[in-house]
Amino acid sequence: MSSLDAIDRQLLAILQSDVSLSIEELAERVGLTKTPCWRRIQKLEKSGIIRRKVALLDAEVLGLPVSVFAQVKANQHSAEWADSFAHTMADLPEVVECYRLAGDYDYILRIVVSDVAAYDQFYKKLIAHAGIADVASTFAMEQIKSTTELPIPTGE
Amino acid sequence: MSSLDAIDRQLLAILQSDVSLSIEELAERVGLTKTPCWRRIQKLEKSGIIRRKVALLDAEVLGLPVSVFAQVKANQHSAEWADSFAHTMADLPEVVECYRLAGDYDYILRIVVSDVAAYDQFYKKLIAHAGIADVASTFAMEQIKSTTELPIPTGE
DNA sequence: TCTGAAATCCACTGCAT
DNA sequence: ATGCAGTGGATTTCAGA
Repeated sequence: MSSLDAIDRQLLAILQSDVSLSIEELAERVGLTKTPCWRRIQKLEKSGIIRRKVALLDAEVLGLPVSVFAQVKANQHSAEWADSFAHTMADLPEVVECYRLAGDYDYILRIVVSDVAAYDQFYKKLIAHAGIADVASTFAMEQIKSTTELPIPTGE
Repeated sequence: MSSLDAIDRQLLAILQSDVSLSIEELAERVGLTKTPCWRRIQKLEKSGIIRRKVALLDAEVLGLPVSVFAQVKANQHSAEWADSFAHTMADLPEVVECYRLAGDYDYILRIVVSDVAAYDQFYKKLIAHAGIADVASTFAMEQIKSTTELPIPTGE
């Protein structure tokens, strides 16, 4: 799959900040007419660079103002355990992020909940999973930045 | 602003997973006709529960496979310093998330880069900011989960 | 490849229930 | 409040450069 030119990158930058613009508006911004602009976007979607188009909701308004980072240590490191842990993460809707780490802790999770009590409930669900040796929870006091916009590399 | 009923929550759940569906399709899924469905979505957008509609890009395909968590300690805690740090975070496109913490470290950042060398470059930019006492970097080995879908609370 | 026009589809409005 | 029908504007396709 061929690489991106400057216009593709421009389109991606715009779309990852706002996908509700019309093709016409988009075409204008990148200096194209509607048809080629539309074709490029189709191609970007087919290629998978554009994974999906989603609505971002306001966690505060939804009543979910609390983010907690939980760092997890496993007491075993078999492929089976890792797999079962990954499935557990997928099944817990409060877990919005989970990364396996190279460090002291094995995983870091970000959990989104309504309040401290809800986190405690989540915590109990989490440690119910067999093989978890340690969980260190850190509450976020303030969201300084949170974006889905990736820093698109320039074509050197 | 009045609270959400079951249909609103259903709509939000669908839209935060896919915003490209037609009103007709959406209406069908929640058991409404197009007009009331459209009106509800308008209301959800006006109210701010739907913050924005964006395209999610594939970091791997874009050549950004590396996520790093950086925990930062400040050597001062004035409002001015916090403000200037927040602005720095906003200005660094590699920083996709930044939270102020209640814990040992003052901030946690997730940084998205192409490789280890690129992280080192970022690291130098970061510590150039005055007043940073300590930065602990942890590389993510694997993304287990990363979603923008919030766990929409049920109407009890 | 891009342009421009044609055709089809869908969001949006006004009216009735 | 929901549902239906029509209009305008958008997306998508097609012909030509």
